Amino acid sequence: MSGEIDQDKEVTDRLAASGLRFTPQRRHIFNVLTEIKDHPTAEEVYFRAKKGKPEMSMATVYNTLDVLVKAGLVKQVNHDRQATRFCSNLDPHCHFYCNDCGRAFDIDLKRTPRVPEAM
Amino acid sequence: MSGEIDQDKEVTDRLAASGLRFTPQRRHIFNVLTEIKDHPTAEEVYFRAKKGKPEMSMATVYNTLDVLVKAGLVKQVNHDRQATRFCSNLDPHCHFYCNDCGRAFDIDLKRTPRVPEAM
DNA sequence: ATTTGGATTTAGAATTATTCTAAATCTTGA
DNA sequence: TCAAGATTTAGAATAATTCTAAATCCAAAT
Repeated sequence: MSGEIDQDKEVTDRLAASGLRFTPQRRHIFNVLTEIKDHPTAEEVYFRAKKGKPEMSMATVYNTLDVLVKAGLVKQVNHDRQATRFCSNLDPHCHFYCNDCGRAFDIDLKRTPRVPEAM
Repeated sequence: MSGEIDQDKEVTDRLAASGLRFTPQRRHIFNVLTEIKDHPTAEEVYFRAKKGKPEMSMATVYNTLDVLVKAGLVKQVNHDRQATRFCSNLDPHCHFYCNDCGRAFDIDLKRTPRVPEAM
């Protein structure tokens, strides 16, 4: 819908401002990122991106993530030493890291219940 | 001074609670950590610790840092993907990362001037 | 004091995430 | 259509960290 087209143009312009192109690979990776709910690692992005574009290489994923982060279109989170995680939600928010499953999620501050006095 | 002896005993007890010993190597690494003003990487700790104890190995540094972090005696900071940094200042504080020199410093909130309106 | 089992230390190998490299390919403007 | 520069790719290289196995240390029980 028009919302998506607008965003696409915005990203294109944002990259063009730095002399960078919004290539099919970059577009694909950006789409993958905005579709994933939690914060994927570069490797997770790679596997997902490969489904749509089997020729996709790891180097392109790293390169693209770097480009998107530098353009301010994606945020990068370093929680532990395991692997850097990426996030396309640019609104201010907190992160929740699950020590069991290892994944990271956003916490919507508007919907987060207060910690009870007792704690 | 007695303050140091007390702290030493406290650390010893804290580790003992998990069946861990406050060995000479661990004591040495802990001292190195509390002496460094900024937040050192494991490698920086290693080089400093080697001065006092030349037989010190990297594995012992990593092991000890892990032990101290798990015991809550040291904090671990993951700012970028470069290298994890460690911090013996357990008071709540902010971090300042210098993109030029690559080092990380604490910011004392009580002494931090407000950013001027103009910014 | 001696023994003993577990904790610790060590050097070096292995692993993992990431970056680098160089060649091939694509795009865009002249 | 061409040239120049940007991009993509596979794989090599690097850097931080973890693992491994053998040697050593230590505290508690004998």
